Amino acid sequence: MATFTIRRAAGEARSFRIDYRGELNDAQYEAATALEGPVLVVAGAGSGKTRTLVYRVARMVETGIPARSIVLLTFTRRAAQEMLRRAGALVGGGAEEVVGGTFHSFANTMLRRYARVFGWPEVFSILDRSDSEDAIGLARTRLGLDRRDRRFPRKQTLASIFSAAVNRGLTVADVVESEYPNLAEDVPDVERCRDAYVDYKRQRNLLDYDDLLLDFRDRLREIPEFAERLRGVFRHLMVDEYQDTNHLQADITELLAGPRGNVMAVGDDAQSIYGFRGADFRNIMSFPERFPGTRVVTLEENYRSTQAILDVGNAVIAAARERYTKTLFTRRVAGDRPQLVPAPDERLQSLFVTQRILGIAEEGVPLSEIAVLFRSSFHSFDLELELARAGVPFVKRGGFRFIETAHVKDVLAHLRVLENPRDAISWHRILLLQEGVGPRAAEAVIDWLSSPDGSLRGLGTPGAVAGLRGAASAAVARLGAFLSSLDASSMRPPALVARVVDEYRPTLERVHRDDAPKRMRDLEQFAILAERYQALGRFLADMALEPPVDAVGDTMAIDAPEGESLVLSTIHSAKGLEWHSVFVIGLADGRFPSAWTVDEDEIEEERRLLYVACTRARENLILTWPATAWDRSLGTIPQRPSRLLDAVPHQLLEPVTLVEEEEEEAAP
DNA sequence: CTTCTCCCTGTTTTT
DNA sequence: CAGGGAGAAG
Repeated sequence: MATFTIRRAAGEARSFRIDYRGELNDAQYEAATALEGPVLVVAGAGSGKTRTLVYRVARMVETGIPARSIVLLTFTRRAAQEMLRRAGALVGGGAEEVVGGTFHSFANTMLRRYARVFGWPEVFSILDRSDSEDAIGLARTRLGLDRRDRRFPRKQTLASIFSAAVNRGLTVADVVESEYPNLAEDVPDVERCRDAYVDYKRQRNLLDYDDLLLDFRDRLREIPEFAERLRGVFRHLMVDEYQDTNHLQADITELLAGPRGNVMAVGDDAQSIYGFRGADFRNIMSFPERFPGTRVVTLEENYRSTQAILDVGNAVIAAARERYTKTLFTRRVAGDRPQLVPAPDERLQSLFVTQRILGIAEEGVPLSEIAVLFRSSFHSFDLELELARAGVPFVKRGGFRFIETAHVKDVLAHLRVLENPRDAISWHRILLLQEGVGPRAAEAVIDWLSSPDGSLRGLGTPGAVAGLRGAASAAVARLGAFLSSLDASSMRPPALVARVVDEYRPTLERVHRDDAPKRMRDLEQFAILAERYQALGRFLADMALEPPVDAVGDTMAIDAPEGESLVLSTIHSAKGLEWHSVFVIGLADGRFPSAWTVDEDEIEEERRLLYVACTRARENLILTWPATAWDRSLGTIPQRPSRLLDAVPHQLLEPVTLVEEEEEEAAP
């Protein structure tokens, strides 16, 4: 069908359904309506950053820009989905086709989508951190670097070194020199190990998290047709949380934007908290240099917090070594001063927090509007016990996730070999689960599988793999027969999970004798997750890249109506969120900042982290610290309040002293 | 070779 | 607090 485009008469005001001028402040309006060219939005905490992005997407859709030509890169898929939902609601639909997700998931999708066109591997598995550590461990063994007479870094350390090198654009030698000076003389071996790891992944079609970004960046850079093609499809790019991007992500942004430069970066240098992952908040400062002609918009009016809370946040960040570009203000009420509560010990901290939460809830604040934030996941262990005792329902975000537990990973490994039979890491994992099979036998089977006569189906024939002993041979044949009976292309993920769990149950009961029932419940959860998926590949990629956010341990949580649970979260996982009342616990030196924090850059990051925590609160902010801590070798040791609080003038905080109730006389 | 047991480590934060 | 590593036994 031919189309004929009627031009608007000159000077005719375009009519939009949405009153952008009326619903946004001046700075937000400018950001939401500048649709061409590079734009940098420096958005303070609570300044309506998400709102601005939502209205910008709506504006684009209303302007007639096809939604599928827009990419919105955010820190989590949930964030992207939420924004697109809101934008869609504003314009009455049409935003669903915006491509949204993380850099990793976008890279994953593009590498797969264009694999056939450019001759890249069409099937690959994604290694999570522990998978990649396992692969590195195998490489280390193979190189004979694990002999006892010689100390050599453990696989976790090696993984950290390799990852830091990739994410910061350094050589292995650079990283060792700056962070592991004690390993200086091992550099050549560490490099050999890295090379072996890289080869191994290549041969087996395996990509770790870093490879997703690295390969995507390199291909965009080295294959001009690829970059051209993507720029033709995706004409408008938005990147949220730009302060937490690393150099690879900045490169990708630049390559996707191309000379046209229709790119908006949104972020806040004061909230950069992923330096440990290679993020460099200076990215945001150098954005205008990378994109000449950048229009810079600063959002400084805070709509979230009371002035009293903001004062504390501003005081925390004012002490930062580097100058920041803005100071937040609000027109909201002054509000009560945030409280600073020293507790004699952790137990009393937990009691105080629990009782105070119940008090706030009694005033009519829903539990889901209250959050407890902490530096490290384990800081909430004691509180979790107390909450359970008091019958307060909660969900926990951050920390060890159930997708990372041994039993869930075991089931995943079965699914992964179905998808990618060359995934030796997963083979290794499931083979070791078989009775009678150790590292040696597993190796033999994997070698056989990758040899000319090896095949999944052949594995089901007893004796196919030479050199296995009776028990091992039978177990391997059984495994082969089982896996051959599954057809990943015709069966849907929930059915596959169900079959694998059935097969795996006896193993689970053997290996985890004491807590098998609890682990089985996790697997039932896992089966439910699979129901949303049609294809195995997509399911596996999502489990690696965007796993469910809830941490393990909520089996302890009391069942609560949807949305009626208190939130416990690491500060990292609280990014971008807000609550009516926020508790920050464990504000003692050694916990927050953590004891590992030594150099100044790290202290600065801890400072930004506390800033993020404080600015999550709308009405109430309560800071607590335990005056003593229990150490199993040292016993009770005194704690000092966090040095990060030194920067906060005393008059900004209301000190609270905890007094224990007198024990009541026994009734006669 | 595999399995079992015991001990030790070491426990940020996440894609 | 558990997961990994080392050492001994089957």
